[in-house]
Amino acid sequence: MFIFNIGIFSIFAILATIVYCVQKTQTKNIMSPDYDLTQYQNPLFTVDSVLFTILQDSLKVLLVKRANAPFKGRWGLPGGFVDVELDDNTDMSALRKIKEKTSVAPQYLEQLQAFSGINRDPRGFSVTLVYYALISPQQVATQIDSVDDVRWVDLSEIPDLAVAFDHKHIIEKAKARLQQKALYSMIPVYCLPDQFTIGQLKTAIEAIIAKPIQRKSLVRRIEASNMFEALDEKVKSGGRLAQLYKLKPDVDIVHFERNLSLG
Amino acid sequence: MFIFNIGIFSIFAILATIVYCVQKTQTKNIMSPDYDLTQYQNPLFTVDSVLFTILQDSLKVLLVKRANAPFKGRWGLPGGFVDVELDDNTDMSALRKIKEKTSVAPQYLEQLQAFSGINRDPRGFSVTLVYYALISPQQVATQIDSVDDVRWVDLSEIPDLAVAFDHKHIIEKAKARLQQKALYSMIPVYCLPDQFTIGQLKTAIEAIIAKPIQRKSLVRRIEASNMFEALDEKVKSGGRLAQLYKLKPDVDIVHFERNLSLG
DNA sequence: CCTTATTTGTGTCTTAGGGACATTATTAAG
DNA sequence: CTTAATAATGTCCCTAAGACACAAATAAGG
Repeated sequence: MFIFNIGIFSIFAILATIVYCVQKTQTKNIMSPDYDLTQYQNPLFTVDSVLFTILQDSLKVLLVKRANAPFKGRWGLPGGFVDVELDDNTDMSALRKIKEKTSVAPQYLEQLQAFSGINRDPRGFSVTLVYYALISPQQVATQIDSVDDVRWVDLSEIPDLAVAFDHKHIIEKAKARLQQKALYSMIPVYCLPDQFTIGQLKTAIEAIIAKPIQRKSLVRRIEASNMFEALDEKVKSGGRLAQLYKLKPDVDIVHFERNLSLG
Repeated sequence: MFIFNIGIFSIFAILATIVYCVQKTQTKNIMSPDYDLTQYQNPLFTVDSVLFTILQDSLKVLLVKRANAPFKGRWGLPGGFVDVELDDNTDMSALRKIKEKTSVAPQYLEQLQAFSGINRDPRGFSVTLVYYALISPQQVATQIDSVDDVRWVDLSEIPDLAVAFDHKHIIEKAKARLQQKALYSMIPVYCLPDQFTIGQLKTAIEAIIAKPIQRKSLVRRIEASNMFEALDEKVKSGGRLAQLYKLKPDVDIVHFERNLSLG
């Protein structure tokens, strides 16, 4: 009876102890095959995106009303944590978050840069890897209009808006990169529907770089880049009918050797 | 006796169980002030750097022999985990790691991009934020020569070398970015000592972009950029004495509107 | 001291491609 | 048929890089 008691309870006790110890060492083993990773406090890591479009001839950015702390209720960039189950890499994390908010994939997606620091998140050292993306407004129109926690915000409104984290700064950086890139590439087409006129492209570029450009220069680049093909279709424009163009399938984005001038 | 037995062992058992449970819930509480962060497995996050220099008129990259698994013994980029105690942000992590290997700070440091994926590290989903940096070989010469786990590797050797992780791919990306930037800026000066000749700069640029350039074009850019000042000192060069230049203090790096041609 | 090889520094013409702007072509409205 | 509006194109200008010749300065060798 005594033996039995020792047996039954000690087994229980030992089992519990074993579970605890296994749990501990497992954690240690997973985290430290050779290093002791536990000494490093892995930073908070998120992926955010600055999604741009052209609406009413001006540049807009997609903001989302935050549902959770920190900065609950404020506007911020769409993004969040990586889901290791769903995302093969951070590109897919960015894409997944954008799809959650717009229900479609953007035509253009590129890494901007990481922003990090000890103070940018109240929870501690954090890193956010930021992407910027371009999409045509038509693709998302219905989706956006039906919800009130997602909004296209004009870039001129940003300075006066209360924005979560350092997202205001991030948006400025993304805008600067987009502006620079608009000077030597055709990426602004990704803000347009897949059939577009030269006039629309000119307007989009001017909205992005906030300077007028020469239509002739644009035409020359369309020729030289060989990225586009003219459709046998024209469209009304308030004057002479405008030629429709579209991107050739599977073209690479050409980088011109000269920038458009910033006057 | 029976009671006693129940008492002593069950207390033991219950204690162990309590310890285990407290451990579990504590972990949960720390991680979830508002979200449930535990549902997200935070990815492994590291910071690595591609440090370039010009040595024997050709472009070299600094590699470090890995002291730990994974890829123990292989050459890899200098880098590692963020130390939240020491680093205010990831720039400082990169700088700290470079200093550990070279004992000096590079003249130029810039974020390249993040590389991520489920397969790039055997330990699981990982993200590495990569910086690239330029330094003059004189600054590090003595330090490097005295150790055998740090080495300047010529870029032509990289394809045939066994390199840890996806670092080979990362080096190629960094090289491409450096080449691109050499076409429209003067960053190659950061591979030179702070006093240098036009001939040295020409050689450095040609080593980076792997194409000859026109000396005259370089002279024009030196004039136009207004970044440099001529010292009242000349130096031997195998022919006519060469004018020494240095960067003016606190200048911004000028971005030219046109690229040098790639022939 | 003179010649030659070598590298630096400069002058100048060519070339590529964007800027400016005039002119023509189309379309809708009145 | 006229007018306003936009599209499309032609032409000249301007800037900065490419190409290349040539002069200047230095070291080595005779």
